[in-house]
Amino acid sequence: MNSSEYHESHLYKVRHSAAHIMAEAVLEKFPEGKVAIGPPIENGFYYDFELPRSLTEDDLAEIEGRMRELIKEKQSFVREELDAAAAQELFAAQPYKLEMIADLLGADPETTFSIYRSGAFVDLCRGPHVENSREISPQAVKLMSVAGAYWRGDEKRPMLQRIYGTAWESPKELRKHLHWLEEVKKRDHRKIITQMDLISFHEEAGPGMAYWHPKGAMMRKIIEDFWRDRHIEGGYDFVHTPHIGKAWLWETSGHLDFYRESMYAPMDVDGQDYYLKPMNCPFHILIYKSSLRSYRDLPLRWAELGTVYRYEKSGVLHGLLRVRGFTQDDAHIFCTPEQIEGEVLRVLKFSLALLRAFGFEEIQAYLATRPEKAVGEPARWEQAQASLLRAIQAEGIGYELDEGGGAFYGPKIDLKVRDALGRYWQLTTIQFDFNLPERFDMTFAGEDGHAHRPYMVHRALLGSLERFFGILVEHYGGAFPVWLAPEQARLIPIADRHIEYARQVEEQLRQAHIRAKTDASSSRMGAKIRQAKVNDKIPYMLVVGDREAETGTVAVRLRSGKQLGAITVAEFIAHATQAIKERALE
RNA sequence: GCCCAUGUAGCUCAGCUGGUAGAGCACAUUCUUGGUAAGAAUGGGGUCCUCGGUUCAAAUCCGAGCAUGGGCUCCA
Repeated sequence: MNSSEYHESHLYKVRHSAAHIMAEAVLEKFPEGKVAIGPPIENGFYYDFELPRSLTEDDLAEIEGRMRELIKEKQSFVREELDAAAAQELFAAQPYKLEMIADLLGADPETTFSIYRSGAFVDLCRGPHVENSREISPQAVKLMSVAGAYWRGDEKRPMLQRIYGTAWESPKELRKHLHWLEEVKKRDHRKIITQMDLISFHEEAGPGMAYWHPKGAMMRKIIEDFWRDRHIEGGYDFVHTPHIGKAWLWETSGHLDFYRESMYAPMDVDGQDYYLKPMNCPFHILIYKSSLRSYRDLPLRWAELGTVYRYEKSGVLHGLLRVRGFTQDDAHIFCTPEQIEGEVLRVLKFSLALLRAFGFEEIQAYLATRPEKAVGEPARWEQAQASLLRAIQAEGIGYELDEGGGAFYGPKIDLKVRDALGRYWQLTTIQFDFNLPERFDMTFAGEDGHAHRPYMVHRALLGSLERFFGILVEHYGGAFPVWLAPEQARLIPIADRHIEYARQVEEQLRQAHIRAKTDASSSRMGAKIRQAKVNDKIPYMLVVGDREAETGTVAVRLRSGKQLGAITVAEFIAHATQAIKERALE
């Protein structure tokens, strides 16, 4: 269901009406409470309140119970229309409603206001709603959580209490949703990276900074190697740049004006302010400017796995998905106006291929165009936007247009991928920049011998390695495809006398570039298999006992429980090598 | 940064109204050498997040700080 279908659906009305019923129950409990807004959202609804005290879990349970009773009363939702004066009188005790009325009047002094009555509750509301509350299934509504939320999302305005609820057409659908939430919880990358010994965080050394353990670092190495190989094939060159730069650099780039609050405080080096880099672009530009560039040199495609630091507010850090230090898979493309169309298509194709290689098949594009306040010639914006759109259409991927949603310095395409649980994650961003080439006065010598301004495109395909890794973990639930798995095969000796043979096989596998380890613990075979499968999620379990040692074979078991039977070590190497090459899930 | 909640062993958690700590998993040792999802016994391991306060006595109550979580906000 897309967004406009959702807005017209019965479920949308059910959720919207459930929000009203909830407000009714809350006001019954707190008659002096003020109501703000309460819309349907993805999977449910919320309502914001100003209440005399903070709500507790117990309050939620009580409100939820009262909602069920109110629903069963078969309350009718009745729409009425009022003029401004009547509306202001009706909501005289509701300051947030009065503010909304005033705003609506500001937009159109002739506005009439619609209200909905249900039971003892009346709300300023555009609707639509269900006919009566029995259209809401009382057993398909559940209150989920309380959270703080600023009135109108503005941190200078009062903090309200928001109650989130979920509502469905039937109890069965509610159960399905709750089950899905369980699945989301099970795949939480924060849990899995700890359990699988991949990455840790250390509050005593600074929040939002990831520490990659040997197994996590192995995976990162595989991702980086793959990324570099692809970039070589894709016509990129690599650069490496420093982690800090003098204030001059960030003044010139404009970061100190526009981005300062996301930058770490400067450090004093010999009386000069040095800043930790939040972005790589200014450094790449300095390389560009290190010599005169001719149109014959362009396009230049310069890639760097560049580690940047951004000061994220303490409340927004979230596992690997929102950190303060991370490595962008960054690149900048500098080209002539004539080349731009070809370059945009090329980078989009390249990105799609890369994302698909990691197992993301469904990809959505978002094109954001020129906002009100923007730099750069309108003609350049037009050309850039047109080339972005043509590239999307040429690739035949679905897209949405965000008119006026671009950054002030250029239009962009973002790509979102759908994961195994149906969630969309933004990974790739391809952004034009009409600002930095001006600020740094970048030029190239054209055919006419004059200096021209190059086009500049920023692009990060995986986004950041940390965030991408977290998304990969959730997508696969830790059971990575063979090519990514930090340990691809585990040798499981049945008794201690088989350890020596297991180690021999392990060594053969290592020489064949298959990552293998022997479980030489004193556990029984069943426990070793359980460990390898459930905890370590290893693609291949190779059981070796007397029979295998005598015949030079391994008994292969997959994570799925499937048995490949006893095959020779050479046969296994051929099988695994093939699966690695194909990037099979196995 | 803001609101609310949480912070006890490497991990997951218990510890009622204050009387200086427990379980399971993991780890170590020993026994067991087992053919496809947990063999057994014994043992080691804790500044109960930090600082301050109340109290004869604080993991427990209060305050502040830090961190984590659910959100809000921000992401030129």
